[in-house]
Amino acid sequence: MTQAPAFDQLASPIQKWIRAQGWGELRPLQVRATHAILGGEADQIIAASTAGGKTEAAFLPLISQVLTTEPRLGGFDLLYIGPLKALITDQARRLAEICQETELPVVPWHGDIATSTKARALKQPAGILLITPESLEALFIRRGPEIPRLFAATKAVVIDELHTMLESERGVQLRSLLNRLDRRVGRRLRRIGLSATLGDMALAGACLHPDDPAAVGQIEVKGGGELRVQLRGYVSGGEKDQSTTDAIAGHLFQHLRGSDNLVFGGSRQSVEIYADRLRMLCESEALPQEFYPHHASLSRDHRDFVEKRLKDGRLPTTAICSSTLELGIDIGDVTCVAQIGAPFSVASLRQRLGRSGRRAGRPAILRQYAVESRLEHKASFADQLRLGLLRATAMIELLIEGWCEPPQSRALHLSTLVHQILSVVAERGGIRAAALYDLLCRQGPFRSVDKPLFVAVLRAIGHPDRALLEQASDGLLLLGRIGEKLVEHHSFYAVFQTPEEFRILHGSQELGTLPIDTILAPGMLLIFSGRRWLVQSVHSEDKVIMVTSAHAGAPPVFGGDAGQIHDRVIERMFTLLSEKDLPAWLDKTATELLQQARSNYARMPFKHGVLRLGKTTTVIATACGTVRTTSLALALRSFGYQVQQYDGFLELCGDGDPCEPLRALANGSLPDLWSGDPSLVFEKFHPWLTPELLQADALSSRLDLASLPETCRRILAAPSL
DNA sequence: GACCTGCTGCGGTTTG
Repeated sequence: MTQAPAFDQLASPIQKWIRAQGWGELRPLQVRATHAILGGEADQIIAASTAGGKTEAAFLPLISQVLTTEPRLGGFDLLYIGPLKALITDQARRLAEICQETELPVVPWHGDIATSTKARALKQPAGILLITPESLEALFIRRGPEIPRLFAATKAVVIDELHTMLESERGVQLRSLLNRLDRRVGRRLRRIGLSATLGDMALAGACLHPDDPAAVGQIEVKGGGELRVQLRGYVSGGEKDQSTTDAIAGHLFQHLRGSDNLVFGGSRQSVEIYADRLRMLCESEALPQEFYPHHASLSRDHRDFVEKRLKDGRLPTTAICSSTLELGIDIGDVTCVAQIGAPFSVASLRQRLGRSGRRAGRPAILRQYAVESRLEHKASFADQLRLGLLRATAMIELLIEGWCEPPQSRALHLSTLVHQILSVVAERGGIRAAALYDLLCRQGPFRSVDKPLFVAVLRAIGHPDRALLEQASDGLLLLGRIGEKLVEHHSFYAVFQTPEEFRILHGSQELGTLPIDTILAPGMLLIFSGRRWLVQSVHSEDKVIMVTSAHAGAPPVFGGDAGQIHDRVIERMFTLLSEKDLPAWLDKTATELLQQARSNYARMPFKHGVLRLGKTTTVIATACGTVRTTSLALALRSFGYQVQQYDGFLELCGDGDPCEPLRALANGSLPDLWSGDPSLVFEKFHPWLTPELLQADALSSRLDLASLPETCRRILAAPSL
């Protein structure tokens, strides 16, 4: 059977639009997507680099399908889910252009959209609805009875930036909402996922269609372009006048000036420091400004300004940014991506690099900067092993090999489960426990939650002290006193936690916000928005900090949490320590630092994976990632040791031979992980769970008790150095 | 030892 050319399968208004674009032909990705979408009913994953035309690949055939279906029923024809408001606004503009010659309305829907627009869309739902997971959540809670009317005729759900929606809290929430949507309209809505960064297409397919992952079609166009990498090493605390910060800023200034670039600073504080240095370098050379900071504490106005400058491409622009510019609206091609300090995951490094070298014939360029401290006489083992440089090197090697972290699927997500329980009860007004379990755990995303665990969660949040839920005499679950309050407030819709923030005002101008846990007092100095400021007053009630311009500054302190490094990254760091090869992309200093780390490691008298340093101090090479290393750290604490954690290593302080607890654990003895009363409240609804449930949740995601014997056996069997 | 994401409905008043 011969297939009609993709173009001929599209509806005529779409063909007209394509001709008006002056496209000679459809791209291979769009041809394949058109055949797959119009030729069957299967879910699809469309994966290609940022500028690969994924949006058109999905929507040209989907809109064609809508236009050629008769009769058109009421309700939205297509549903698009986007993780960012800015992305929704941007995509709505593009889709409105495509739909210009059709009758299809394009409806962006998020917190910044006027209520009148939403009211109109609810009255006459049609066309393409573009919405955030949170606003969809709000529709369920506020407009529960109308859901079938709104989505009865919807042909497909397009999920943009699918990789951010896999096993994250938001991803589980979205999958739960889509499952609830399917149940309400009485059929399964087809799902189309779009992404630039998917490490494992099969795992992503399992997230999209857990009942039949093999049925998910995969349309992938690999970048395959040239990648140029350099890792530059720097040593801080040296005798030279120039600080490493100045040296890196100078190098960035020299190599990035005159083109568009992204510099990922690692933390907002470091973003501010580098933006400040680069601004001063421009000033001292009497050059126009082209380096701008970009992070979430800066005002939307400032961020829009930087994004627009990058996108329009007329003036050379380098954004010094945090992960704000890792995904989101199309900012055009950048010449190079720089990363200061080791990244936390290969996946995010890959996503960042995807912003460079997207035009044909132009390489993607990654400039990695690693700072290590000068080794003093009694340097710590961690400094001697150059762990930051080692991690950056390991991650770049894995990136080049095409690997990135897979989604973690064993997590219970109990905080998100509580959220969805409250949401379903609010939507329905009341529901029986068995029906709730079916909806969320049997059919929905909480499949690792068994019945006894589910009942324990219901009991916890139904306890009179917590009062999220209560049970009527006929058994129906209803919202409790506190549950009612939580669901009523608009802050309920997001499943993730956010700290409260202070607004920073310079006169009447808002510069941005800082987390409330920052310690700031009048008279203190800070660098913010790339400039220096003096704190004039702090108003706790209005959450406002007034500042004036200053000439000298100390950087503000931002809060934060620890990241999770994957086992595979740490394993590669140990390989790097013991082998002899030197990656060609290390500069002279980085090469010296790596060789130094190797010779220092070889000189450390490790007996198997254990190094005794003095009478009470011991270093253990766990050689595994954050989850397993943290599990061992907690276990050893229960044996009375003080434990400090590093990448792939633990430093123990305490009496006795630590090999004894290691042997006991290797033989399967169960430690009391909770003896030191570790904090287990990380997520939004954790405060309403019991200690037992918090422990179960932690064991499913942040800890791995089952791995302990094997971890300890490997440490005890490691070759001695 | 870090970063990011999101947000409704109602009632009263004013204006064309």
